[in-house]
Parts: sequence; C-alpha cells; structure tokens
Amino acid sequence: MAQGMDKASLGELHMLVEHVGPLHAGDHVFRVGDPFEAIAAVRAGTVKTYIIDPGGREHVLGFHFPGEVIGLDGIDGDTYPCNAVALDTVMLCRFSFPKISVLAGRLPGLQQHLFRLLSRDIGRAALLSGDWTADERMAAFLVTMSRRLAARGFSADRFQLTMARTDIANYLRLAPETVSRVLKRFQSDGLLNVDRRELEILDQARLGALAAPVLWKQ
Amino acid sequence: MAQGMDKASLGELHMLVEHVGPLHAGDHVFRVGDPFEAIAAVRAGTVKTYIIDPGGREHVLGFHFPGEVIGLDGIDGDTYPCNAVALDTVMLCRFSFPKISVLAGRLPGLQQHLFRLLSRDIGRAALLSGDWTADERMAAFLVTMSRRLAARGFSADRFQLTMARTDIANYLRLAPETVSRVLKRFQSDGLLNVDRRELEILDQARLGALAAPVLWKQ
DNA sequence: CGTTTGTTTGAAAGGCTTCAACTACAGTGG
DNA sequence: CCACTGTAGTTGAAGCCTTTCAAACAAACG
Repeated sequence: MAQGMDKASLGELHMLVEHVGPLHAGDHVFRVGDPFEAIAAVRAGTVKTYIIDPGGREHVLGFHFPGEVIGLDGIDGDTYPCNAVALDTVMLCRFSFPKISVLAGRLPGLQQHLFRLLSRDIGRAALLSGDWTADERMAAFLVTMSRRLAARGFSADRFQLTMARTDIANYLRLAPETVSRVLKRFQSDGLLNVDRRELEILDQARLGALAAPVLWKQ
Repeated sequence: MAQGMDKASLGELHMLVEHVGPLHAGDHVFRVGDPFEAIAAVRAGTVKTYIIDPGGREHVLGFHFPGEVIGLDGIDGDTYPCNAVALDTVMLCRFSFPKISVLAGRLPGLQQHLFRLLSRDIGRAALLSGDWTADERMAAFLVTMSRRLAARGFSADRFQLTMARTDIANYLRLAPETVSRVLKRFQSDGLLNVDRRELEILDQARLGALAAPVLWKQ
C-alpha cells in the first residue's frame, strides 16, 4: 500500500489501520449484507470470498493470499456483496474506508493507488470468464497461485492447497470430480505431485504452457 | 455523472468535457496500446470493446450504450488494455482523466462517484463468468440489453441488435451457430420475434425467468 | 450480376457433468 | 488403542449440451 507516498502519509495511514486476528478456519471476516465499513489486507493465511445463489449453490469468487486486499467490491453500496471466510489461520489489517476515502482526497498518491487497485480487479475477474477446458483452467489456477505466493516470498514450487477440492471446483466452475481427475492426470503426466493438500509443481514450463491461453493478458 | 455534486462542481466538469463524433460503424474510439488519457461516455450509438488473443480470436468484452462509460479499465496502466469500436453512428463525451482525477481530489462527491463506477464494473464482469447454458446466456444478454436501453428512455420491447451474431457469440462465449439456433428456438417458443437485426421481445416475464439464474445478483 | 460477408441449417464428435459407488482420512467416544 | 461415523476425495459409466465441420442460403456491396 506504499507507492508514491511519503513518510508523513504513511504515518497517517498507520493511524487508521486495525490489526485483526488470528481468525481460524471457518471464521468469517464479513458476510453478505454486513455494513461496509472497511477493506482489509491479508497478512497471513488464506481467505475465500463466496456467495450463495438462490438455489443454495456456492460460488467461489476468489482466494486471497498474504498481501492481497479484500472488500473492494463493497465500495459500490453500503453493505458487503459477498462473504469472506478464513480457510486456515488468518491475520488481517483493516482499513476504515470512510477514513481512507477522506485521506485519499488529500493524498493524490493514495487516491491513485486506490483507483489502480479497483481497476486491476476489473481485469482479474476475467480469469474465470472464457470457455476454457478443464485442463486450461486448472493449470491457470495453479500457475496463478504459484506466482502470487512467490511474489510474497513463498515457494513457487511447493505449497499447500489450503482450500478443499470442492472450493477449487466452485471457483473454476467445474465439477469436483473433474478437479480430481485433472489433478490425477497432471500427476501421471509428470507435471506435478499432489498428496492430499500438499502440492509440488514439477514442470512449471509445461504447466505454464497449458495455462498460457488463459493467462496471456497477465 | 451528476450525483452529490453542486452547480459549481458541474461547471468545473464542463470545462474538461470534449465532445467527439459522429463516429461511423467501424471507426475506433481507441485501440490496445493507445496512451490512456481519457474516459468517455457514450451519448448515442453503440460501442463494442474487445481484444484479440495471440491466436487471433476476438473476445468481446462488452457493448456500451448511451449513458455508459468506457475506458475505466485503462486506469490501471498508461495505455488502454482493449479496443473500442463504433458499431453504428456514435457520439461521445471525452473526460481527460488527469484533469478529472485532480478535480476528484477537491470534490468528494466526484471521487466517490468514480470509486462507485469502478467498483460496479468489477461486479458486471461476473455476468459472463459462470457456466450457464446457451439459453440462459442469451436470455440474460437480451434482458440486460433491454433494461439498459429502457433506463435511457428507449423501448424495452423493441430494439435493434446493433452487433453482428458473431459479436454476440464472442461476447457470450458461444459459437455463432449456437446463437442462431437459440434465437430461432426462442422465436418458435413465442418469447420474441427476430428479423435480421430487428428484435421484439414478446414475453419479458418468461425471458426474465430464463435469465434469472444468471442475473440474480443485479 | 457476381462476390463477399454474415447467417442459418444439419450431422457427427467431444468434453464435462451427473449419478452412483467406493475409498481414505479425521475426529469421537467407547 | 480401536472401532465408528461423517466428511472429503476418488473412480467408473452413461448422458447431454455445445462445438465443430460442412454446406446452403441471404443480404450487402462493388
């Protein structure tokens, strides 16, 4: 959150940061309809955002790793439009939105940063759209996760699938059975090793090639 | 663009508006890689935004009708990430983004309006995602188009499909043949009449019911 | 009037889902 | 420590929807 801002500005930012946590698996950060008051940055753990449609089916909107921001889609409205739940042990920083919004009026750097965060999310949603094959979706999911974790200092080749297969399926708009089958085939093709929720990517190059049609924009 | 703003503010806004047009079918508003300088509001006609993937396939990102804003996704970066082309005779208002951005720092109402515009687009992209059937997609497309046109004073029941079948197909991630077949079936089911690009919705209720699973969020 | 582009129609093929059953694991209480 | 129970994950077979391929057709344009 510190880009184009001087030290004094950062000082002001610290004034409106509230540290939250630890939350445990299953704890909710916010729920649909909760009054929108703050956005939050994940400091540790994984947060899943999702909605339940009228038919009772769950749609996973995204997974959020350390360094990433949740709650941005609440800005257009006075309540959160989705649920956010911790998948493991989670630490957060809450930023009061009214306060940050006022501050943004005085700090062009902050305003621009917020504009950019919002604008970026418009594009990110496009990952899901498109009629990709199950293989392409899964590869793109794994490559994206690997990159995002690596950007935060974690291993790009070994990490945990902190979410259930069902969550992955709901995120990728696939049946859980398909997720299972694709992962198995990827393993027998030597692309990766997967044991329960432990994942090791063996061939980033080939996996990236599979994901390429989906990720060419990023 | 006038919400929570007083007359003096509106006066300032008029200072940075530039009227553009008329553009004719096939004329581009901007192209991928053009320097991002402005957002634009459609005053008349239809604008299609799209990208060409490395395989040469066109992906239609959206259609934009009078009263709607294009170019927002350029904010995160210094060039436009997509192409915008006129589908018929188009009139535009250009808003210089650097200027509007500075002004937003002084007008909290404008800043909030921009935040909301951006935030809303994050959600809108979700229309495409989801693994809906061809019928559901087409119904949602027609209902959404009808509503948006009606919101601007046009007829909700009779309007022109200003875009080609191929464009609709690329937008809905369907084959053009499927678009053709679905429209034909809708017609023989008494949902609508379609003659070339002229469309009349005969049964908004049933069409809305078909689209409901896709549109329940809006 | 011929050519090009866009649209429609038909038949076959493919990929994912659905349904059903089975397996593995974690937590619980005996 | 071990059986038990419930949840999560895996595996197999059948079915369905959309795509693909191919061709006919219509409209627009020179």
